[in-house]
Amino acid sequence: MESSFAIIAEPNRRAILSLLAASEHSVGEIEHQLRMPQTSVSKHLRVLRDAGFVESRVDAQRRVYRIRPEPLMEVDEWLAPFRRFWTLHVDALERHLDRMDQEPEPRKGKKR
Amino acid sequence: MESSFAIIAEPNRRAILSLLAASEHSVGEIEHQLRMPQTSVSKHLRVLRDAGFVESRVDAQRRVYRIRPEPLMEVDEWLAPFRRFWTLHVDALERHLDRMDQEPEPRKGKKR
DNA sequence: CTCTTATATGACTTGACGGGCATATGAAGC
DNA sequence: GCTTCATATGCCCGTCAAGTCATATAAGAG
Repeated sequence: MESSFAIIAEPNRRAILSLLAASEHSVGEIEHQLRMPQTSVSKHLRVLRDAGFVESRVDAQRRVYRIRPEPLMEVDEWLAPFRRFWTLHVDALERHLDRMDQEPEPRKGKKR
Repeated sequence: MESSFAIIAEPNRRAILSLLAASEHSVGEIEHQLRMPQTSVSKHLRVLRDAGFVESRVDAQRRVYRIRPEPLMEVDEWLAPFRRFWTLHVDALERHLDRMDQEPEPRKGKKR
C-alpha cells in the first residue's frame, strides 16, 4: 500500500480520519459513530497506523487513536503547484486565505 | 470510480496532473515525457477527464489537455480540518519545509 | 485516395484490496 | 482460575481497476 494518496482513497478511512480530526477516539467509539463492523475499523486503523496517519495510546483494554499530521502534510504539499489555478480567482483566493490565516504571525520569508 | 481521492491514488495519473500543472500538453508529449505507453496515457486521461480533472482542446490531430481545478479544490477543502495539526506547530512546519527544500525525498516511517 | 501520424477504445488477464466471518490475544473483573 | 469486554488477525471470496495488445477512428501529408 504505497502512497499516502492510496490510503485516503478509501472512503471509510477518510471517515475515520475526519472523526479523529475532531478529537482522539477509541476503536469502539469509531465503530459506533461510523456504524461499521469492529473488524473493519481495526483493519483500517492498522493500515492508517502503518502509513503513519494515526498513532495509538493504550487506555486499559482500549486503544485510543489520534491523528499524526505528516502524511496529510505530504498530500497538502503535493497540491501546492495546483493552487494557482484557484487562487487566481479573487473570491476563491479570499476563502482560501481565510482558512489559511488562522495564525496571526506571518513567518519570515518562506515561499510565496 | 467514485471519488476524486481514488482518481489521484494512481501514481501515473498524479504524474500526468503534475506535468499539466506546469503547462498544457498533448497526449504525445505526455507519453514521451513520462515514458509510458500511449494507450495507458489515453486511458488515464479518459479517467481524469470523466472525473473533471482535465479538459481537452483540439489542435489538428492532436488533443491538448489542461488542468481543471475543481476536483483538486475538493481535496484541498477536505484537508482543511487537519491543517490545525501543523499550523499549530509552526516551528515543526518550518523544520519540515527546510528539510524538504534540501533533500527531495527523506521518506521515513517511524513510531513513537 | 492512400499512407502516415495521433489518439481512442475494446477484450482479456492479473493482481490488489475491502468485506465478512471465525478466531486469537489480552486485559479486567469476579 | 474462568468469563466478559475490547481489539486484532487470518482466511476466503468477489470485485474492480491497471496493464498489454490489438484494433478502430480521425485528421494531415503526399
